[in-house]
Amino acid sequence: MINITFPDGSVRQYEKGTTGLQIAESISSRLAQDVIAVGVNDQTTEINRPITTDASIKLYKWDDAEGKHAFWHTSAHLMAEALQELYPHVKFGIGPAIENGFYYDIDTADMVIRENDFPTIEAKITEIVARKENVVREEISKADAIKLFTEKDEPYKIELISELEDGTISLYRQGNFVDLCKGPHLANTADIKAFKLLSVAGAYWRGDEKRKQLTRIYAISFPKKKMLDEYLLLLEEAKKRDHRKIGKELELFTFSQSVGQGLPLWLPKGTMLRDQLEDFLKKVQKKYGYLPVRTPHIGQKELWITSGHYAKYGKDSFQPIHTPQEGEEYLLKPMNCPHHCEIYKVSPRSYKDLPIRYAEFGTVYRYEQSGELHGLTRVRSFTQDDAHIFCRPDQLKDEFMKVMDIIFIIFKALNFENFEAQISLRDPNNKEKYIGSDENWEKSEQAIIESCEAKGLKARVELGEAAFYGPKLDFMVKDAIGRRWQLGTIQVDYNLPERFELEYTGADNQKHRPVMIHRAPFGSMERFVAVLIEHTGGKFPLWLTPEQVVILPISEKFNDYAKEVVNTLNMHDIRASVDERNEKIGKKIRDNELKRIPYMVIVGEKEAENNELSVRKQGEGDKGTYSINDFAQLIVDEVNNMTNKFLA
RNA sequence: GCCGAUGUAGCUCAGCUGGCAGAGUGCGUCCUUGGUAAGGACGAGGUCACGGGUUCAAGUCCCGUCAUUGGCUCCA
Repeated sequence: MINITFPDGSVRQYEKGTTGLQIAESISSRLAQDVIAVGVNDQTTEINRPITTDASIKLYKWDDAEGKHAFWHTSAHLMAEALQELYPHVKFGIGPAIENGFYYDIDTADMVIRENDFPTIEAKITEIVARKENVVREEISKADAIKLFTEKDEPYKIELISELEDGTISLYRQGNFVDLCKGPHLANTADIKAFKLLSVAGAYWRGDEKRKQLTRIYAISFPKKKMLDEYLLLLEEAKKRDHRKIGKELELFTFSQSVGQGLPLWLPKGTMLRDQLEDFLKKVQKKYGYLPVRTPHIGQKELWITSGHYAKYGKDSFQPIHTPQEGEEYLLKPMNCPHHCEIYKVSPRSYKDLPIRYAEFGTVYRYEQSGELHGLTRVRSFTQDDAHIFCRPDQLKDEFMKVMDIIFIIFKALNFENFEAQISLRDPNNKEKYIGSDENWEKSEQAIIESCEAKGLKARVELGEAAFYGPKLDFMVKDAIGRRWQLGTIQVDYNLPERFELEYTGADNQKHRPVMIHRAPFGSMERFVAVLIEHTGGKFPLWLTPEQVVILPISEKFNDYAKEVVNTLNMHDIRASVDERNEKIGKKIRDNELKRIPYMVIVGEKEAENNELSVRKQGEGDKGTYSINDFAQLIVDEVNNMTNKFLA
């Protein structure tokens, strides 16, 4: 007999060789149905693997990441099996489970797989699932594994095996398909009830652009058909919220081929929205003692040689602009910090002056690869809500925490209730990738870690994700349909002050180096607006939305009254207009609903006579009758409620 | 930059095995002057992304370029 310890600490005895499935059966038949994988002493394994020693176990279901992982991993093998049967010549790369589904990388030789081929592949998968094949684990020696895959002529597998330790090589076999794999897997492919191929793309073998590009097929699968339907619905919802689509519909921004790729043009309504965001952050920053600055869009190349950016990014940037007479070289600025450093240097600084916080909505230009451009989230010209804090080392932690406060205010004001944070440190095994002394790196990293602790912020720590000049704290928000977006960032930097020879005079009358904090709560205005669009589906909060109120006259006879109303509302700083079109009221309501205008005001004979308004709220309908002043007050109060509490 | 897909009216899209370029919506004019999610008529609007080729004939087939797009790589 062996002792099995459950997550709640209870211990039960089972016969030696009992499987996870049998343990689940001994608890409930429902659990036995749902269990997908078993954690045995923190190692995830199959539910049909015999357990031979005392162990603590966890039974994983679909709701557990480990369960999904095993499910999708087997699904990847299943898809590979189908591909092998349909296209016997394909060579297999890797086929892992990912956050939402899985993929398999295959070498198709000259054959091209297109999305048109998906129904054929899906039909084959359905056929295989009906065979109810068992998934069987085998362990073989390295030599045997190489022999097997040499016979099968699978060069990518051989490459993978040759890098593995001998003795622990496992294979998983189902039907005629066998794959090198650590596992764990489902016991039988029949559990995969719903399957959908999602997209096909090129992917370099092992992520190396010098190696062959394989065909990657993305897919997802579920234990129930209903779950697949729900997932597809979510994809539909994401499509509806696509900021590129809504940006066009609501006339927020556009791109022009004549202007150039990745160079967004902000239309009046988009600009109004963005201005609201900028004004709000300016007010918050004012409260926190920031000083506004402005700097030009270009600067001498030497500026970025000094900063170290030129050495790292110069070749892959927009190339220098030359002055016609002197042949001097200027760069479009890829970042604002060097300019701000020069502002710092404008006069000698005392320790009493610090911290100094310079803020600028600074537009920068980066040559992103053409394949990487995407709507407003990845562009070649964007505006950072940038600021640089120059402080004494003893002020660093305090300043860092104040920046965190600003970021929390922004997230709260914009209803991003769910967010995560990531501390990005340098890769200790790869120090040559970074500039700056070990000592400074350690100090910077420590400051970030301590600030998070002091603020009670649980942050994931990632090694090797730091910027090349310093560690950083990044914030990821979760939007209304559960997708994660990276937004704000805070970075500690000892290097630039060194490179620009920034100084202050200490109380000891000696020269000292300040520390710099780079920070951008929104990240970039372009990206932030994109995320905001997808988060809200274009239904912006009242204080941000470009058009807050539209007046809908019942007929043209009441256009004049409607214009009076607009004038009054405008006097209260309310963004309002009249829908003067010769349309019936139903049509006007419909069109303005689709434009996601928060308040519609209907005016006809009754309202004009009594100096009243009939108010209608977007998505809710008729709200009854108001006097003009009461309505104006309603809007003003609603806007104030949304923002003023953060500015008090 | 690389691999795949796509590019037709302002927008969303149809246009089969090559044979006179279409719809809806938007826009303009007129009729209608209305009460809480689409009133009606007429009209304008196209270098079928661009360049080349095959063909009696190309939106359609082939090649190239550009852009968009799904990924890969990259991301100060």
